[in-house]
Amino acid sequence: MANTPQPGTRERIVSAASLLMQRQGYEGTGIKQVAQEAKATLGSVYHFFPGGKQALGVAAVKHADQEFAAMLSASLSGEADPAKAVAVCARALADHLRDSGWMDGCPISATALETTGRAPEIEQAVAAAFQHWRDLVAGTLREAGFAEGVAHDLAITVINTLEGAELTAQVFRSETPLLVAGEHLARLIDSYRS
Amino acid sequence: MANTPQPGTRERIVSAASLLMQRQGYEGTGIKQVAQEAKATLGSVYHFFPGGKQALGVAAVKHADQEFAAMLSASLSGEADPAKAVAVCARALADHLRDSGWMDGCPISATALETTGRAPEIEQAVAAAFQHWRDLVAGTLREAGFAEGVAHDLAITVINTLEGAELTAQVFRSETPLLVAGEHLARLIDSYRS
DNA sequence: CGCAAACCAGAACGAACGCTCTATCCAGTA
DNA sequence: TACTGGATAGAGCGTTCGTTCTGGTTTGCG
Repeated sequence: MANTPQPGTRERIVSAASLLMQRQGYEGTGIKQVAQEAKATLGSVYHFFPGGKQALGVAAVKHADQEFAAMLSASLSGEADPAKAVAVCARALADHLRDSGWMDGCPISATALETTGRAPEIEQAVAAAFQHWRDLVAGTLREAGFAEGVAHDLAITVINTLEGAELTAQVFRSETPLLVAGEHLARLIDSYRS
Repeated sequence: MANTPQPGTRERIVSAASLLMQRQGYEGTGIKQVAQEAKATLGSVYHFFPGGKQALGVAAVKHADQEFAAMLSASLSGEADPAKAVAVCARALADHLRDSGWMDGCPISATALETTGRAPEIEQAVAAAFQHWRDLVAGTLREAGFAEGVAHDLAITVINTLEGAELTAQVFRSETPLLVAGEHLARLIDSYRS
């Protein structure tokens, strides 16, 4: 259900919405702009998303969830040591952010902040995405032998810190916050080693 | 220059703008809404801010900067041990977030994310605020005897992690991310103790 | 082949946006 | 009393917003 041979209209719309909302936020992104960027028309957008902008937002968040999760598990599985894996992940985020001209930070945090308490469906999709990413980190830690509770708490902080570091790195146009976060998270994880 | 006996119109406008942008983001906040909330008129807003919405955004960010810095230094100076102080700070943020009905998270991150690369003046004010907060943390750490470089890097991660934890706590409507962040940050700081 | 369903296209709607404009009020000065 | 300039007030500008509507085109199946 995910990929048509040539990217179908619906998928182009979701991708465009996801990218635009990542860069401009939810309120800053117009449906007409999404249609134009996706090389689709307004009619198509409302055909696939009768729920309007909110439904489009939910789809965009879910799309970003999947994309980021893929990038996350790729980074995490590349290293046997979870501490090093997290640092590698931070570096990957820094590289991607720099290469995009400091435009592509966390794909959902802007949307998350603008819609908290005002668009429950989007908020729920955002929470699900964060939970999804946490679970990936927690799973990696458990496989490396960390106790359940420790892995759970560490996963929370890993995602939080990467999130915050990405925000700061974007604002300062500097890789430093992400790289420092990688080092500190690795040190924190190591400190729980049995 | 800061406080007129009865809060002047300009101050009311800035406070309202700051609060609304904190909760709804920059794009999600209209100037007419700001005027209404501040019990002022549109004419007054443009009288005090001829630069329009961007100028108002800059003033709102600077206002939030000062407010948050006051809260931060109050929390930090309440404890002699900087590790405990950071944990106390995280708890204070969690309390404030919960008491506001999960509405008042970081006062500038929504604005920051929506305006990166599109409103240089706002971006600069946001960067200055983050730097300001970092400096407060770094100063506290140095006074407690941490080496310059260590204090600098720790301050970066402390602010980042609190930022990310506040975002996540808001999305999940849970104090846990902030409290866990406080514990982990304290542990991280302790691990650098000489 | 016939025809309904799915999909694409864009004009048009009311509302809201940021912003400009003119008009009025009022303290301070001469 | 007349003038001045900061502050207040809100109607209204052009634009864009999300959304709806009416068609046209393609597609799949009986």
